[in-house]
Amino acid sequence: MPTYTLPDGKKLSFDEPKSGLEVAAAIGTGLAKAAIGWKVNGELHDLSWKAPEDADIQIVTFPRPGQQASPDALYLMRHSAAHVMAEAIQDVVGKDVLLAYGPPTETGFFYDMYVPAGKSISTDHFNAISGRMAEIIKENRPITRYEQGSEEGLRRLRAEGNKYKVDNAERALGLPSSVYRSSKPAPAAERQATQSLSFYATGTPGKNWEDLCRGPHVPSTGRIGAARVMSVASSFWHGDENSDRLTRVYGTAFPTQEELDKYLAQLEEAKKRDHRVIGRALRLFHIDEDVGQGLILWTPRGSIVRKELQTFIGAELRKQGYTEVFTPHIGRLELYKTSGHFPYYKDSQFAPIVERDDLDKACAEGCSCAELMHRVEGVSERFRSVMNDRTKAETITQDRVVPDDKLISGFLLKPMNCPHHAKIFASSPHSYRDMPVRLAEFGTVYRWEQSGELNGMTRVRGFTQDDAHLFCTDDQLPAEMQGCLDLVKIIFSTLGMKDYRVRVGLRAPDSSKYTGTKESWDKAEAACIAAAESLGVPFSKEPGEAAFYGPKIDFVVKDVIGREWQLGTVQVDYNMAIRFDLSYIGPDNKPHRPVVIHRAPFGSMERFCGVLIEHFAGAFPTWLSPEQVRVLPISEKSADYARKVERVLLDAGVRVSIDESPDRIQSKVKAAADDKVPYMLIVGPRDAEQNAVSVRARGIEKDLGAMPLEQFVSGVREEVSTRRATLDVKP
RNA sequence: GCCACCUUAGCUCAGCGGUAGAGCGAUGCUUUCGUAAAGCAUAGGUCCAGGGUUCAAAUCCCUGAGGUGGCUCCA
Repeated sequence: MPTYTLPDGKKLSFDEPKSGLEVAAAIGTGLAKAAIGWKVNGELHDLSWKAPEDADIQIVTFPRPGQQASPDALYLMRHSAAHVMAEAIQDVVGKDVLLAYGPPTETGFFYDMYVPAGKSISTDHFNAISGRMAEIIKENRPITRYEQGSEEGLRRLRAEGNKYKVDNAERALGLPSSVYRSSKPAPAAERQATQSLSFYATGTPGKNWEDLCRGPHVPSTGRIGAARVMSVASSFWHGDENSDRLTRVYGTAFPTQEELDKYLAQLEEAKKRDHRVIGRALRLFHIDEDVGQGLILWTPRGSIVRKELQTFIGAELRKQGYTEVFTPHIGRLELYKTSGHFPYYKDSQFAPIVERDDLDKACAEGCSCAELMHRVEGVSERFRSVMNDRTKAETITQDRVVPDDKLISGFLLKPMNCPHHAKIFASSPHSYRDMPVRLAEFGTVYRWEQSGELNGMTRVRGFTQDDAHLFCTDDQLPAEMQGCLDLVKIIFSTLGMKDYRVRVGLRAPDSSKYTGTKESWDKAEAACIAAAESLGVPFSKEPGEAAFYGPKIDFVVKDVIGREWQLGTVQVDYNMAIRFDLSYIGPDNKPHRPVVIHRAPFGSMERFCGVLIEHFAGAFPTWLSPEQVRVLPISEKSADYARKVERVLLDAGVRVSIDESPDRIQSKVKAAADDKVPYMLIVGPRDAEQNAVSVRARGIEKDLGAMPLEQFVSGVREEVSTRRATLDVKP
């Protein structure tokens, strides 16, 4: 005799387990009509599923016109839309397309499928697929669930010859995969093992299209609303690059065509905010294929934005007791063998710059490519024993040892600044009295990112970190972490960035890949969590996301099309001090290992500016604007006064320009508005007479009226010096 | 790197086998004007590069480069 509790606390009792539809009908016919699924104890189920026991329930409904669809309703619709799309693709492209995995996502859904050699799914198919989907939706076929015993079901799937579905079934049943072979272990099933397999027919089982699926789904295809194929991409089975390559087709669905159209229009709008579009329009940066992929050329206007940010953070660093250093863009290979970066991360580094004489000598010996690499990546016996002694482990294996006269030496374009900073720390003795040592540098690093991964300013091959390394004692760690987070907080609040999430990367529970002792890790993780808590914003603890050398705190923001980018980061490192044999003298007059914090509150200047351009849609606050004020003379007759106004502003340290084109004032206003200049000063004979300026802020607000020039100058200076995020100078 | 798509004037794009087009921008002239585009004129192209098919290629095919969206990766 189950009792179901509704969200408002009302209780409904029945003689026997009831389905969602029956419960909805008991509440009201309107609700039963609108119902597309139900939530039982927080878990989403088919409407036809009967809840066996007492439970908290909630009916999920198709939204009424004008009503916002709930996330649960969208989830159900989109999950079902994925099935409909898969059926449509098999109709349009061929039945030999093998389905693998098709879940809903935040903005829609996708289906991963194996497309046989010789065939492909391209954008040319999209209209046909979307059209077929519309037909299936219009047919309003019931979506029917049925179960088969595990053996029977598996037999059936094997007979169908789709190893991906066999693999899904085996994972659902908690069996080891008989088909998935890879270097990586298959990810564990997200849910508990089931006893039988569930299938969903889009229509009548045995007659219509069917798919192995755990559900849940909407009761019929007519409940999907409007759906559309969005894009096609390649993916890997189980996300494993050594595994099969699959084709991933993305789609999205909404309750109505209007909402779908609105979503598509939003995407178009978002594209206009894209930092690559604005960056070109406002001449902020340039990427030139002759210079190289992923290498940013900062143009004069963009350089101003970056310089202002650097000046801003520089002032904060001085307040916090940092000292600034400069280090070169390259370092000896041996330096990076010491830090462990080379050759461990060689796949994401630019190839080393090797000594010509060593290379010539090896070539003269007729050295093979493999041997050449071995000699570049190898170390001397002495190096090996020193390193292994420091790390107290077989960090460097015997097979990497190369005789001294065969070693090829060279340099590496630096992928990290830390080895250089470690060497600065090591260059003089340190007492516990002068700890912590905080070395800061806008250090430019180079990493070889895969070409498909490059993206405007947000993913590049050369970038400048607002880097610093804090060498501190164990006891100082919590306070230093706190200081690092304060910096990030100051940056985000000054720039009015509120939409970010904080990720605390911790150890995986069962892993031996980490360096450092358990005690020091516990302490560092506690410090990270305490520091994150002090931020006053929600954060997620993510086990397994720590670096191998220590836990970390990352700040992640979304770009205009919803992609996440990591900006600021604070990382604890127990490894570096050991590898570089760093020490300070403690009160006991004995050497101690410092802890190192790597931190970059902006992350990289490139990525941060890219995100910032989108954040402001190019309309920077005055202090960051490349051009802060533009003087617009009404006509040439007012040019002399305009130049006088410009002179006064220039002398006040304001970035000002003057528009002396023969255009009409309307045209000049539009040009300045398009360039997102914070303040326009319209000056004509009237203003000249009174030594005044007529102010207009960024074209957003209309004519603000006239004010004395001196008053405007002091207003702008005040706004800039306090780094105000809004335009506040008004008559 | 993988899959799909894209690459035509400075920018945004049309043309898709038969001699290269538009809007904006630029330049010049006229206008001297009070708050989101004055008028007229002119210049501007190896149609991403290389190869092939064809009487004929921006257009069709192949290879390469660069870009976009995903996948994978991110010390």
